[in-house]
Amino acid sequence: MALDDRKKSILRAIVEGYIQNAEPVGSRSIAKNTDLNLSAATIRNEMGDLEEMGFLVQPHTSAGRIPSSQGFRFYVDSLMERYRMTTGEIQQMRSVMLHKIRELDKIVKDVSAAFSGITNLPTFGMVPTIEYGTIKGIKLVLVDEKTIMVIVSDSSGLIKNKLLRLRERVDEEVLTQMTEILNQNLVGYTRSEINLNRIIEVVNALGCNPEILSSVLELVHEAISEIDKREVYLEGSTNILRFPEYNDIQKIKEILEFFDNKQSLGKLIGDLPEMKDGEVKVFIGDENELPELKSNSVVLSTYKVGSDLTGIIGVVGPTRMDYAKVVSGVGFFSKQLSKMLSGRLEGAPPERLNPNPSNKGDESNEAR
Amino acid sequence: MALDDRKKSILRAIVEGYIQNAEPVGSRSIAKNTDLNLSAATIRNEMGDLEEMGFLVQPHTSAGRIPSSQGFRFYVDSLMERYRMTTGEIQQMRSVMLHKIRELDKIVKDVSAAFSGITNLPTFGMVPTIEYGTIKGIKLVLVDEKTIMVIVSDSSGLIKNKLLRLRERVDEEVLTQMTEILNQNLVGYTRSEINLNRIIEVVNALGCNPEILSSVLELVHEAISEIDKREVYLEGSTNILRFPEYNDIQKIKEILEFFDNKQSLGKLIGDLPEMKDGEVKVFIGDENELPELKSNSVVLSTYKVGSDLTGIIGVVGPTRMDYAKVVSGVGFFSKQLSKMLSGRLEGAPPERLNPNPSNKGDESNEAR
DNA sequence: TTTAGCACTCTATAAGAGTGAGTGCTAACA
DNA sequence: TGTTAGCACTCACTCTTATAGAGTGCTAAA
Repeated sequence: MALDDRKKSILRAIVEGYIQNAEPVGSRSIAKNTDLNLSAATIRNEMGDLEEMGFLVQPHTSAGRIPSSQGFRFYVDSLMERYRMTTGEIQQMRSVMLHKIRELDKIVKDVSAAFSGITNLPTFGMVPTIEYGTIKGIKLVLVDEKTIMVIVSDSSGLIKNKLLRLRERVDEEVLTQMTEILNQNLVGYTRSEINLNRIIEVVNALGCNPEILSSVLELVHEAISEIDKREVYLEGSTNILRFPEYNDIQKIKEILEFFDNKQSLGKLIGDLPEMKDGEVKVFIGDENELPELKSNSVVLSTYKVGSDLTGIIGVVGPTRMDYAKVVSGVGFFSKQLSKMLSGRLEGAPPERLNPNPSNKGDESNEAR
Repeated sequence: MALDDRKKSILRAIVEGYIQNAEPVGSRSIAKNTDLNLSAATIRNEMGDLEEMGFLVQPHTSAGRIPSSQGFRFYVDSLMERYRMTTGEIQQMRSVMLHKIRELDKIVKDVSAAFSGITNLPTFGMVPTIEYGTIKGIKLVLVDEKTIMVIVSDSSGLIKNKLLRLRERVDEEVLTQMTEILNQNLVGYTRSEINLNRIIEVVNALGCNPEILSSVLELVHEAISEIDKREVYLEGSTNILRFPEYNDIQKIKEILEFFDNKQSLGKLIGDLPEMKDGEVKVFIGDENELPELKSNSVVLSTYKVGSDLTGIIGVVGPTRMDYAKVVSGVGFFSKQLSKMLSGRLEGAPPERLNPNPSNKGDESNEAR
């Protein structure tokens, strides 16, 4: 039995009704609130069919129906109308991103937070990593008489820095020398090639000031490993409490503890299949691998940094979420992020560098 | 009527019983579980007295007693035995701090997280600030062809850095020149003296490459303001869910939203009275100014960075918390932090710089 | 001053009755 | 053949009532 138009309309009505009220939808309310001009009895018959086909489930005999995962899936794939964001909403989202043209991880974190504020859903973001990026440069800067900053940049454009406080003063010359040594020995290697052993080798090979050098090398190693770490940000996790489906303390505990443990989110992201550019993926209820998410849905998309790297941004919410709106939102944000970040790293000018250009940019006589 | 020894013993028994079980304590259980050798009736009489004196309250006529804020206060001030941490616990806390000898804010954040893991309580930490620190130095580093890092250090030893990605390549010479200008114009001033106006002045005074310069100056300003911001970290907030007093969704929402909004925590900290070195302060229930904390307790202490700066670390929990243990823990951690951080900034050697010295330190022929 | 005894209070839990939303089925209708 | 009206039935939810149990306060005796 295929889904005829009437069944589709009824299914859509049920899904949307359930999304709105978080309560099982009965035949009568559909008869009333749609323009199908059918009696409740007819709709009941259709609902019976839809349930048999697996699109609906009934919590108990005398309740209305709620969509199954399959029902939501069909809705998302075939019934949902593309939500067109209002200019107001677009404005709001844009304004969030304008000021954030700094370190990559901060951007992702801030954008996640902002997005969470807009959708009222917990939002996660992940900074991209590549397996085989190579070290591009290492700088040692004397910040203070006894403080060194180690800055490592890699071929993908990511930059990490670490502070090192020493017991004794360091000579600027020693630093320059050390910088040279480091660059000679480490630049061009992939990050995975630079493990502690390799670094110890470098120490051994050179007799010079081993105390400082070994500390520095340790930091360099730390910075390199941090580039590799797939840092995951989760913002607005308490938003989940707004939903009536989380009216049970046990459930709240479970999901918040799940959120607290960011490794698990990393796992979610790690298992992701390939995605096309700009694609928005939806995982509904038990489609999720992780048991903690079986009664939630995840909507996510990727964004590009430069031409190779892909990061991820997405939201987690109850299966009953406003997919149309959320999918548009996630799509919009990932596209904006791509634009913002790829533009930057490839050299195209970001949309606006100064938050307040009329104050300063105008006075410049050289800037284009 | 003063508190005689017997009343004290009974009060202590009630407080400790309530701390353990989160349930009103009845006369019978005290008669049984203490070695007072008194009948329940006698204890009932005493409890009546204690209630009259304001140390106990009764949720309803046929329930046991629970300590009032005043009761807890008396317990904390006079009855509580100093908890001596086991060597195991000390080990555990120490080990947490060993690896963390990096940027100040990271240290505080990580230590808070670790402490929260140990106490199972939400833990907050605040990095110190001083009003009148002056700018000590500004460095501009060319990290990448088009990426500049701005590093600002201030007289208190705090360091902030920012990344700036440009559209065009920058010359190393230009940077050097710019660094000079910046240092000439900004070093020695207090942070509050350096507002955007002053910075714009600098731009105007110098014609050179205003686009980059203005971006850089903006970042410098941002970094300076960030030093000023009293950054508050809160870790392990979901620990609060472990307590049976949070068995009400409304309460959970309230406290988690309170935690989410870090400004409010900042307020808590801002209103703090002067504290002696190493002192641990306890705010019980309605002793707290903030309405959201009226049914919670806060235990906090200060730590020193260098000789002037004081930061704060503490925990939030239900009034019924194990004060003895928590007070020791907070005291221990704040002392350790002081040792670690003041040692560092004053030049005394940190306890251990390399996590694994046997591997490298031993091979050095110069290090002491 | 302490204790045993007892009536009393109040919560928490369970059981029972009533209500209402919603269904499934049947039979009549277009 | 598809649609609709009608009706009995189911089940969650709410409200009420009964019961058990923990703990108290008071009184009178030791």
